[in-house]
This record gives sequence, structure tokens and C-alpha cells, in this order.
Amino acid sequence: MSWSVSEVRRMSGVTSRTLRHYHHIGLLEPEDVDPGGRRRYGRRELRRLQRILLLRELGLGLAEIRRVLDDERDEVTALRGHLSTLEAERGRLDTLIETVRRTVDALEGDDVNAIRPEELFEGFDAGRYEERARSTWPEQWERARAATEEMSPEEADRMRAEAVERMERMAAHLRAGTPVDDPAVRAEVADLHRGLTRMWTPDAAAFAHLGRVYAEEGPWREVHEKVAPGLADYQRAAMEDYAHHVLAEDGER
Amino acid sequence: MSWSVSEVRRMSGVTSRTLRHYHHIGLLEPEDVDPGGRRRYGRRELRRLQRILLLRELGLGLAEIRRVLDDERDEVTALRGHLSTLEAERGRLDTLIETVRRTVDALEGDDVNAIRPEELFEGFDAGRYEERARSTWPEQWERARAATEEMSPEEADRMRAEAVERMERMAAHLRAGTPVDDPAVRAEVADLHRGLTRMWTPDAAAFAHLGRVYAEEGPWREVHEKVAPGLADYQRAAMEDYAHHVLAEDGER
DNA sequence: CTTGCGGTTGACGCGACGTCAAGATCTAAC
DNA sequence: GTTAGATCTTGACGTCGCGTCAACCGCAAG
Repeated sequence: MSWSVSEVRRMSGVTSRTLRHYHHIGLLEPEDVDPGGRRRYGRRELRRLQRILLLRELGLGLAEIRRVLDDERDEVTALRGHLSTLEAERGRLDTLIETVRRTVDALEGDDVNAIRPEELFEGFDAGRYEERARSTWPEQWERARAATEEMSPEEADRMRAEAVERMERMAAHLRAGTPVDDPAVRAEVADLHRGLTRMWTPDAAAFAHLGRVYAEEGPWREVHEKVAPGLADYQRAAMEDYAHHVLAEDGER
Repeated sequence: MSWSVSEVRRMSGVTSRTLRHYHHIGLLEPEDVDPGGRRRYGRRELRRLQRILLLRELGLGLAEIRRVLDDERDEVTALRGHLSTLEAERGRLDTLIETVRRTVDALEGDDVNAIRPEELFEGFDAGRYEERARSTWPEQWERARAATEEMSPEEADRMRAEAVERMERMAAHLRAGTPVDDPAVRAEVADLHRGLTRMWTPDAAAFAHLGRVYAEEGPWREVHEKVAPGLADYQRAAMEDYAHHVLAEDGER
């Protein structure tokens, strides 16, 4: 008793292409092939196909399925390994979904979540930092002061708005659990760095220091934390990573 | 101010291959290409790359990203669409994980979940059905009776064990939410059908009827429900589908 | 003899690149 | 000027599980 491709197709619902594929990769060989080259499947093959389909439905890859069926690799072990893969995947999806949802909310500007720059920087007093900046990098401080002085109010507003946008994007990375050395975060920090070069060009040490200043207790930190909890520290870590691995000459691999 | 491939790589962490890929598919064109053919990226391109990386991190495909960036397609709309895709995917994963977990439990034979055939068929009385079977298909009933009479006790045990295994597999399909016309379920039912042919060869009507008998109130149903709630009805549906679409000549497409 | 069915073997396509392989070009050292 | 070495280029194949043509072949019925 043996069955042709179309009979197997009718019985099991798999397409002939799938059967050919399984034959090709040696996962399911026909019982025999008649002189005309047509495949014939016996009872054993149908049982095997049945097991293949069950395991496939459970999400195992064909290579893994072959290992289970041929090497008689322990099915339970294989499935348990697969299970943790699946759970990790679901965890990834969970945070991804959460991140996308928040990003949508932020972009929508729901009035509730909307952060207006004026409000964010309200009561902001950089005075405390001026002193130190002036004494540590007097030249850069002078250039920065000159640059900000030349700015029109509209320009200043736009800069603040841009800063908020950057914070929002950074917060998205933070919520996604993206490591600080990920390309996307690197690109973001690189952009921040490029933005700063309009006033001065911080080297590795200065850039890392700036990150730490942002994260210190004080108005800078508050502004960041108002956008998202943990943002200040996250950004500091990202900036330090950038300083070490990108700006420092000896930091590259 | 422009940057070479390796500079961009250092800044953003993307590989040169990725940049070439994005160039190839027109997602990110270099600002210009010098006479030697080397790519150079400007500030605009870096900003674009940054947005690409953010959207990619949120799980969007490159085609979708291009649509958002070029046609200025609404970012929020795109993300919301994406969000529902992600949520559907997570739902799929949820049931998949649950199914795999239960399958592992069943295979492990945790003593707790182990269903011993003797126990399952304990107190089983097919007598109520014999009457009807004998009157409806007298010939087949006679063949079945003869076949079972010839069986050794070991054979009978093995048959019961096989029946339990089949029920377990069916239960896995049920819990996975697999539709009854899925290849994997078809293959399972086909196997059941082949098993029956050792005694007789039911046609479409008889096979569908057998499915309904299994699902009726009574010991057959109880045996199935003991393995998994809903199994009796699920199997009936699967058998009816098989009868209509596979066994019936006019049922195929 | 033709038509049609059911089967066959390639081969490309998908998505987002990784990974060689072979050659071209730029930079610094000699 | 030459040459080594770093950097960069363009192909092209591999991944995973098949879907989807395209072209052809053998067999039975009209």
C-alpha cells in the first residue's frame, strides 16, 4: 500500500512543493520512486510526515526536527530548549510592544503626555554650572556664550525643541532596553556630538564629563528625568561609551 | 564636512555591508561618491541613518521605513499598524508557548499528568454501542469482532497505548488552536483512518458518523475529555472535515 | 491525434544583511 | 618612486521554508 504525491496532499494537506522540499533536504524520503520518477510514500513515511508536521506546528525548525527524528535526540530536551527560545522571544516582543506604544503616544502628542519645551525648561537655572565650565574650559565657554548670545529667540526655541525630541528618542531606546553600544544609540549620541560641535569640539574626556554633568543631581538631571525615569543615567552611560569607544583613538577595535 | 564609510561605522556601529545594502536598495544614498568610487556621507545622511536605525529598532521593515521617510507617510499611522502586527504575533507566541509547555509535560510523564491506558479505559463499557454498530454495519462489525478476538493481551495493550498517544497529539493541536483543516491535523486524522482500515475501510459517511459517536455523551466522550477538555468535539470536527474534504470524492477542490 | 491531468526538474524570490573573494585605491613609510 | 598595508569597492552565495512560475514528460480518455 503506497500513496502518490497528490494522494498525500489530499490526506495531509501539504503541498507537493513541500514534499519535494523535504525530499530535497533529506527530511522525508519517499518509500520509493517509480521508473517515471514519481514519488511514492508508504505507511512509515506518512507516520514520519505526521510527526514532522506536529513538531513544525510547535515551531521547531526543519533542521531541529531532523535531529529529533533521526538521531533520536531526546524530544523533551529539544522542546524544552525550544521553549526557552520562545519565551525569550516573547519577552523581546513585550518590551518592543511597550516601546512602540509609548513612542506612538509621544508622537501623537496626546496633550496628556505632550512635553512642551517651555514647561520642561521652566525654572531651569544653568548658573550653577557656568562657574565650573568657565574655569575648566574657559575658551569653549566663551565660544558657547558668544554663540548663544547671537541666537534669536526663535533659534533658541528651536534648539530646545530639538533637545526635547532627542530626549524622546533616547527615551525610546531606554525603554526598548537597547544596550548603549547599539548602532541606533550610537547614531543618536553621534548626532548629539555633532550638534555640540557647532559651539565647540569636545574630546573624549570632555564629552564623557558632559555626560556625567547631565546625570548629576540638579536641573539637567531633572529635565531628563521628567521625560523618562532613568533617562539621565542611560544617556550618561551612552555618552561615556561613545567617548571610550568612538572618540578615544585607542578605544576602537 | 563629510564622513567615510569607516567613520560612519565607528560613529554609528553599522557595518559597511549595511551601508552598501541601504545604498543598493536606495534607502540611504551617500551625499556623494568620490572619483575612486568611495562613499561619503554628510550631515543629512547621518540624520537619516539615525531615523532609519530608530525605526528599525522598533521592528519596522526597511520597505516600511522608506515609505515613512520618503513619502512622509504618517509615522504614527505606520507605527500603529505595526503595533497590531506585533500584538498578533505575541498572541501567537503565547498559545504556542502554552502548547509546547503542555506537550513537554505530557511527554515527560510527570506521574501527575501521566495517563495510564488501563486507568483511562477503566470501567469502559462499549456494550451500549455494540448493538447499534452490529445493526448498522453488520459485516464490518463481524470483521472487527474477529480481529479483536485474535489479538493477544499485549497487542490489545499496545493498541490502547497508541490510542492514548494519538489523543495526546490531538490535544496538542487543540490547545495550539490549530484549525481542523490544517495539514498537521489532517495528517493525524489520516493516520487514525489508516489505523481503522486494519479492520474495515470506512467511507466518508461512516467515518463522519464514527466521529459523532465519539463525541456523544457516553464512555467514548469521557475517555477523550479525560485527556483534554474539548477534545471529543475537536476530534469530531476534525473527522467530519476529513470525511467531507478528503474522503468524499466531490469534496476536493 | 489531441487534450488534459498529474507529475517532474530547475530557478527565482522573499528580508536583511553576513561572509568570503578578488580587485581597486589611498596613505605612509622607505 | 616604490611598496606594503589599510581601506574600500563590487559581485556573489548563504540563510529559512517553501510559493510561484516555466517548461517539459508520460499516460489515459475522447
